[in-house]
This record gives sequence, C-alpha cells and structure tokens, in this order.
Amino acid sequence: MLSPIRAQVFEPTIGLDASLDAVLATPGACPRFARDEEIFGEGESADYVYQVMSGAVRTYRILRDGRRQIDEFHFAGDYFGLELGEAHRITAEAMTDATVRMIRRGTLNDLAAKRGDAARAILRLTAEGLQRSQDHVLMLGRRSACERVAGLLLDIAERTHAKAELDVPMSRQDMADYLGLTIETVSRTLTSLQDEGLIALPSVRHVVLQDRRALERMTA
Amino acid sequence: MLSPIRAQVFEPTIGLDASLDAVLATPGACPRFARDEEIFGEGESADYVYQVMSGAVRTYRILRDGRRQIDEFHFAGDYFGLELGEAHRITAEAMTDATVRMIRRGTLNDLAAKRGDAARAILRLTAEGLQRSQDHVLMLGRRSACERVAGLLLDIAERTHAKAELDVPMSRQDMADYLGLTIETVSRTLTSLQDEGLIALPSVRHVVLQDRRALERMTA
DNA sequence: CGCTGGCTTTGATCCGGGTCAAAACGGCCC
DNA sequence: GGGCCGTTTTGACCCGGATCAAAGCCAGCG
Repeated sequence: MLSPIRAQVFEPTIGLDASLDAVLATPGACPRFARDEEIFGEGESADYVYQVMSGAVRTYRILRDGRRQIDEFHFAGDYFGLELGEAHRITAEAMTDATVRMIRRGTLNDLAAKRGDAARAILRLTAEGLQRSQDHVLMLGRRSACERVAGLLLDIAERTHAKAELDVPMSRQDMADYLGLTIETVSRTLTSLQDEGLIALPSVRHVVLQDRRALERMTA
Repeated sequence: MLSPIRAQVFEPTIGLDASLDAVLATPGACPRFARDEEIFGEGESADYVYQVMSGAVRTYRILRDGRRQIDEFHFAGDYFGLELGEAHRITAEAMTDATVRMIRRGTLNDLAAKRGDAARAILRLTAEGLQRSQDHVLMLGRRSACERVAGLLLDIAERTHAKAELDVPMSRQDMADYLGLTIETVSRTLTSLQDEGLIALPSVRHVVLQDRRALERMTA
C-alpha cells in the first residue's frame, strides 16, 4: 500500500540563476556517514563546506545542561557548514545514512574571489539560510504546538519533493528539538492531527497529508 | 543619580576587515523617522538597504491574527533591510526617533560586482544576521522566560556599548514580542530579577546590571 | 520464532507562563 | 499643580505543554 522510501539522492540541475552546483562541477570527496554519526562538531575548525548528496543531516547546538536545539534539517542538495568565523558554531550529524560532499573552504574562497557568480551563489545560500532561520524564529516565538508540527510536515514535504506521502527521516526527539517541544507533545499532536483526519500515520516514519489545505491554513 | 541617556549616534571606524562603512563613504540620504514610524513594510519593493545612524529600529513580522514576532533590534551602526528577493519580507519601524541612512540597492550591487571587499562585506553582514538569528532560535526554543530576559539585557548592553547602566529603547511589548513572551511575564521577570538583586530598575526604560556575572551564568 | 532494548504512544499530574482584570505609574498638556 | 491616557505592574486564575510513569510497538538478533 505504501510507496517505497524515495531514494533521496541529489541530482544537480543547472538553472539560470547563479548556483554553486553549476560552479562547483569538481566533485570533491564524498564520504559516507552512518546514521547518528557526527560530521563536524561545535568548536572544530571550519575547513570545509558540505553538501548533502543523499540522506538527511541535522545541525544543532546544545546548552550546558543538555537542552538541545536543532537549527536546521538538511536534505539532498542542501549545503551546510558555511561559517563566517574560523570555527563551527554548531554540530552536524547524519540523521540517516548519508553521503556528503566536502568542499574545501579555501577552494570556495578562491572561486568567490575570481568569479562574481560564485560569490553571489555563496551570498544567496547564506541569505536563504537567514530566511529559514527567521521563519524558525517566528514559529518558535509565536506558534502553538499544533501549528509547529503542521508546519514541519509541510516543510519536509516541500523540501523532499514529496506529494501527499512523506518519509520523515527524523526521530520524534529530533522533531521535538527542532520545534522547541518535547517528544510527548509531538507524539500527542500527531495523533490528534490524525484523529481530526488531517494526516494519517501508517507507520512511525511515514506520514500521509490527507488535508493539506487545512494544514496550510494552520501555518499561514 | 542616573547618567543621562547616552547619545546613540553612529561613528564609523575604519577597521582592518572588510567593512561596508569604509566602502560606502558616500553618505546617501539620511532621513529622520519619528518614534513608531514605519521605515518599510512587508511586501514593499526592497530598493534600499538601511543603516541606523542614531536611535533604534525594530524589524518584525505579524501573523494573520495579529501575533507579532520581532526579528531583531537594530542600533546605531547596524545595517538592516538587506533582502535576497525583490520584496521586503519583514517590516521595519523606528523604536525611538531615529535617523537612518538609505543606500540604493543598485549602488550596492554595482559596488559588489566591482570590488571584492564590498561583496565580502555584504556577505559578512548577512552571515552575522544569520548567527544572531540562530542564537534567537536557540533562545526561543530552549530557554526559560528568566533566561531570555537576562539574555536580552546583556545583549542590549553589549550592542549599545553600555557598561552597567543601560537605556532600554523598547517598550515591554517590544521586549515580549522579541522574546516570545507576554508583557506581563516580561514585567514579572524583571521585578523578580530586581528582587533577587541581579538588576535595579530606577525607571521603566533604565536598567542597572548589578550582578552581571550571575546574569551571564543564566545565559550560558 | 521469541526475547530484548530502544522508540513511541498514552495516561496522570504538575507548573510556567498566559489570560483577564484592576491598580499604579508616569508623561504630557492645560 | 491637576487631570488624562497610555504603559507598566500586580493579582487571581487558567491552560497548554512539560514532567513523570507505564504500557505498546517494533526491529534486530540469538
């Protein structure tokens, strides 16, 4: 009944706009990471920029007492690990088994210095990250648990190019730490959305959006 | 007893690093805005980038039902209104009477195309905004009301170059909408910080940090 | 297959911060 | 100086989501 898990592999497409994919034809190293493996840690030297080729990645920070806030989820094609300073301010881990392209930061800087379109592509990536972070702020500051969960589901659908059925690559704990909630609240909210007929939960990591319109209404 | 309100006027200093201030010697228009006056609105064409010359500015978004989330406070010297797309995604208002420098976006683009240091300066501004937004996410997602208020006070102190005594240019409502709280909670939290001797509140918009160490401990 | 251990869900209760209401505090204008 | 109005503080109570606890539910493995 359920569609198989979509192979989330990144296929670069050359667009009209400045895109790093177009500029960075040279692949660079593409190591594999196992589920939950650390890709880089807070405080480490930021010598590389990364791109998800397959799988999914989470970036997060933790407070002294262990509270964790997930900053972003990264899917196939997404860049992450771009830093202003010398060191990573956040930690990155594979959420699923993942392959990740590593681009030497020096290479990127040289490219940016030589080619205006590369510099613009880097700026665009950073600015997109800022927009997503601003959306995240709005969600955490002013939205209810239900609105947050609905928003996350729609976001995952969009970013993994899923239609109605989506694979959720993250655990409930990951969802909670992204949404500023607890696992219990996330779980309860999902079941209540199911009870209202807005979604179906055929399995833990599989969600069907049954009334996308209604979900979007909560989000707007 | 109280020091007079510091004149928060921006004095550019030429640093060693790429700085837009150095590059943009040409002043451009510097209109004044009255307290609570709108500088630009969500959806408007983003033809200019702005820099606070004096006073303070808030940028925010509102949900359909009126819930407001303040994205950032901007003080003398800060740039704001940089957008990736054609339109502003957020609204900007003067929190106090303010003078604001307007820089035509085309000018900035030309400059970035011609001079690598200008392009780098713009990237840096965007990346700094991203870092602040990420800090904001961590605060909203995982910090208590008390930690949030303490963090805001320290942030204001740092960004207005205040030592122990600081002018708070924003209303309780502004603080609440930045911190993801209500006015009542902000007010209660401030008085409880005062009761514990961590701060003093000689007047509504004047705060004295009496135990900065303790405040920083809450924030870390 | 059946057992085991980690997720996830569900239940019961609690509490931090929200809501609603009223009093107190300033500014500001006359 | 006195009155007025918007902001801030304080009080009483409530509620959404957290916490604590106990079942379910698989997936993996022997």
